[in-house]
Amino acid sequence: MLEFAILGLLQESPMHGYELRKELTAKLGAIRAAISYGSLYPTLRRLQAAGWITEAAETPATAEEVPALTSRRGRVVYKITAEGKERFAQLIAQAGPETYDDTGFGVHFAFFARTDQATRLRILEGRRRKIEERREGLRDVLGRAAERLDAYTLELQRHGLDACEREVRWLEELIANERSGRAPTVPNIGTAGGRREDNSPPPPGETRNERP
Amino acid sequence: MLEFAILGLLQESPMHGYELRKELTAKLGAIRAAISYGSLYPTLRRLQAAGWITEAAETPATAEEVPALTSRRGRVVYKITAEGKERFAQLIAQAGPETYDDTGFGVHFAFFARTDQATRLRILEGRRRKIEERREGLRDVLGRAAERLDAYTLELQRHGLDACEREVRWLEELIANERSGRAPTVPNIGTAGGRREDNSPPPPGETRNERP
DNA sequence: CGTGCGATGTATCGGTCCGATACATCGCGG
DNA sequence: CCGCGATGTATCGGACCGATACATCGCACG
Repeated sequence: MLEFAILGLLQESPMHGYELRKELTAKLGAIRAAISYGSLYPTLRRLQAAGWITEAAETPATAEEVPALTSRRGRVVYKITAEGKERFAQLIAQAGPETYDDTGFGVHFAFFARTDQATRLRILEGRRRKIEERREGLRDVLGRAAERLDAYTLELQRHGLDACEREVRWLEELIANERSGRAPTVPNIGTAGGRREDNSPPPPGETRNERP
Repeated sequence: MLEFAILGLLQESPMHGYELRKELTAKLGAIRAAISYGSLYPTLRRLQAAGWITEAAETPATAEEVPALTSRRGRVVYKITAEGKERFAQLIAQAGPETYDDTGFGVHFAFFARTDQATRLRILEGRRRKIEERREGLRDVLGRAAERLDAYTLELQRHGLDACEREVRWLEELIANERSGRAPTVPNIGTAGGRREDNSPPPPGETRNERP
C-alpha cells in the first residue's frame, strides 16, 4: 500500500521523505492518520533497491521560478524511474482482493486520476460488493444474535451498519457517474513539464444537497 | 488490542481458539474484518506465558471416549485467571491515546458493559476530540489546498469529512446519554453461573428516526 | 544578545498484526 | 466411497506503527 502511494506521489514531482509524508498525510487524511517514518524510510530504501526510485541530489541547476517555501539543505530527494512507473501501472492493473479493504480501497481511490476508467469501475464495484457483505454480516448479527450481545455492542453494530449503508449509497453514486460516460481517464500522466495546476477530471459526486 | 479483546471475551466463558475467533468476529464485526490466526495463536501463547490465561484441557483422562453429540477432539480450551482479570481492569483504567484511534476505540467500546461509567465517559470524550481534530484537518485541506488536489481525492476527503461529522454527532448522543444518569456500570462481571441471557444495560442511543 | 522551542529532516528498533500456507479430523451428500 | 466444506491448531515472512534518537534552522521572548 505504501509502495503504491509513494510511486503515485512521486509521479507528480520528486520529493524528500518529510515532504512525502506530508503530501501522503494530506492526500490520505480521510482514511489514515499519518504515515509513520518507521514505515516510510524502509519502504523508500526497498523501492530504491528495486530500481523503482532513485536518489536525486538536490541541485539548483535551472533558473526556474522556485517557490521559496522550502529551504534546501542536505535532504535526500527521491525521483521515480521508468521502471517505477511501470510498476505503478502494474499495481493498478492487478487490483486484487486486498484492493477492497478500507485502506487499500482508499489509497487506490486517491489515485483514481491516474487510473483508467475500466479499472476505476472494477475497483468501485469490488469495494461495493465487499461492503455489502460486511453489511449483511452485521444485519445477521443484529437479527439472529442480538440477545447474546449487550446494548453497547449492539449500538456499535448499528453504527457500523449505518456506515455501511451510507458507503454503499456513495459507491452507487460514483459508479453511476463513472458509467455515465464522460471520463477524461488521465489528465496528466506524462513525464513532461513541471507544475500543472488543475484541469478537473470528472466531478465524481456532484450532489451535495441534503443536510439533516 | 487483541490482548484486551481476548481477556474481555474469556471472562464470559472459557473458549478454544476457533471459537474465540468467531466470537471476536461477531463482536467486532463493525470495526474489523476478522482476526487472523497469525495474530491469535501467538497472542494466546503470550497471555499464557504471562499467566493471564490457562489451558483447561477438555478431554477427560479416560483413553476410550465414546463420542457424544458434539465431537471433542484435541481442542485447547483457554480460561482466564485472576491475574488476567486484574490485567483487563488495568487495561481499561489506562485508556491512553491509542484508545482513541479507530480500532482501539471500537474494541474498548465493545466492552463498555464491563467498564465503569467514568471511564466510559472519558473514552467517549477522548474519541470525540480525536475525531474533531481529524475533521478540522479535512476541512483545512478542502479549504486551503483544494486546488492542489484532483477531483477524486477531493471527493474522498468530502466523504471522510461527512463520516467525521456523523461520528461526532453519534458520540455527542452517547455522551449525553451517559451523563444523563442511569448507568448500571456492570451487569455481570462475576465468574459464577453459566449462560445468562440478557438484562439489558442502558440503551445507549435510542433515536432511530430520520431516514433520507 | 542569547537561548530555547517548534518546525524541518533522516533514521532505527521492537513489537503487533495480517495473509498465505500447511495439516488433520469430521459429517454429509452425491 | 469419495470429495468437500466446516472445524481446529499452528507457523512464517512481511507490512506497518510508535517510540526514540539526533541534528539543523529561524524566530520569538526575555
